[in-house]
Amino acid sequence: MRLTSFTDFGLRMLMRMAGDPSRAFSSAELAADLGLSRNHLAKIIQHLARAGLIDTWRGGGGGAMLARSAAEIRLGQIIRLLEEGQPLVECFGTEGGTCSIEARCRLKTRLRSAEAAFLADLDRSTLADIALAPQEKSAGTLVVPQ
Amino acid sequence: MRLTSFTDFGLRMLMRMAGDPSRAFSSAELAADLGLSRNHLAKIIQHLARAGLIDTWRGGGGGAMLARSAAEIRLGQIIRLLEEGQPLVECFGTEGGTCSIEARCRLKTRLRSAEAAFLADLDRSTLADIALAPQEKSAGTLVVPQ
DNA sequence: TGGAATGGGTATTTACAATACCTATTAGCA
DNA sequence: TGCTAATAGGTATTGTAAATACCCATTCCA
Repeated sequence: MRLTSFTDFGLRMLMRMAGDPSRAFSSAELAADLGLSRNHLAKIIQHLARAGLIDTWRGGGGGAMLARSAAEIRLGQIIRLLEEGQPLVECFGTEGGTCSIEARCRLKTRLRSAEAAFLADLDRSTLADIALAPQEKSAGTLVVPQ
Repeated sequence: MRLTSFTDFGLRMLMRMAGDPSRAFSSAELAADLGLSRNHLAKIIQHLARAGLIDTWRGGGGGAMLARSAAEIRLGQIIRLLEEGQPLVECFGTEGGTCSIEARCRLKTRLRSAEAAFLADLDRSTLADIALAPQEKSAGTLVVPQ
């Protein structure tokens, strides 16, 4: 049982944006922040933008920003979106007609139910619950820039 | 969100064995039945045998057979076993120490909870519930062997 | 109008699931 | 009690798709 790194990275990006929802993040900044390639991140941003979860602006001072309040975005919704087209088992896919036991298979129902339970559990939380607060300097310790 | 075909095939094999629990299935028979390569299936059989879910015998007339009643084997247990070493996200793996937000990450808890919900839902059913009855000839129709 | 940012297509790499091959082991039988 | 047939089980190879890199068009701001 595995989520793609596409989803993994997408979630971390959103967590970061949710931690500072009033400003736009450039893909370069997010990439540096998370230690990932800008190009790869850009793909994820596009996907999220197309789905209306974030807004993006080109040009100088552009970037990406949550389109809605983080408290209104449920985690299940995010995962559903990022894992789009990733069937739990092959026969759940668009061309999964190769199963020899199709008609007699009582497994599919159980798997769908379990998948739903997974997402329902995630839907109990919102993006606001996992927002990543801006890096905090440890209190009481003076940080001396070198 | 995806299960490996290793798991997929393993489940179908077990469904088949549960449908006729009193006899041993050779890997060749199961492979032919499910339309898969014998070698691949053998790997799965080995894994299940090592975990004590099935018993195997070598030599002429050998094969594999459920070690316990199908009603005692919960689906979650099977999936946990077959998906062993397949972390939901990279940082759940054995060497997932590369995450830059480790300490501040509030996502992990939610994912673990959702994963548990997934398995718990499956645990509501047993292998007996999805046993694959031996291929049934349509009633009233005489099947003439060629 | 130039620079900075995203959009989005294409090409490449790489990891690992899936498969094939080969050897060791076992049980039945002559 | 050796011989044969069948399976278990290990190792090597292949294939596929995710992950990554690269490039250029487009857009907006200063």
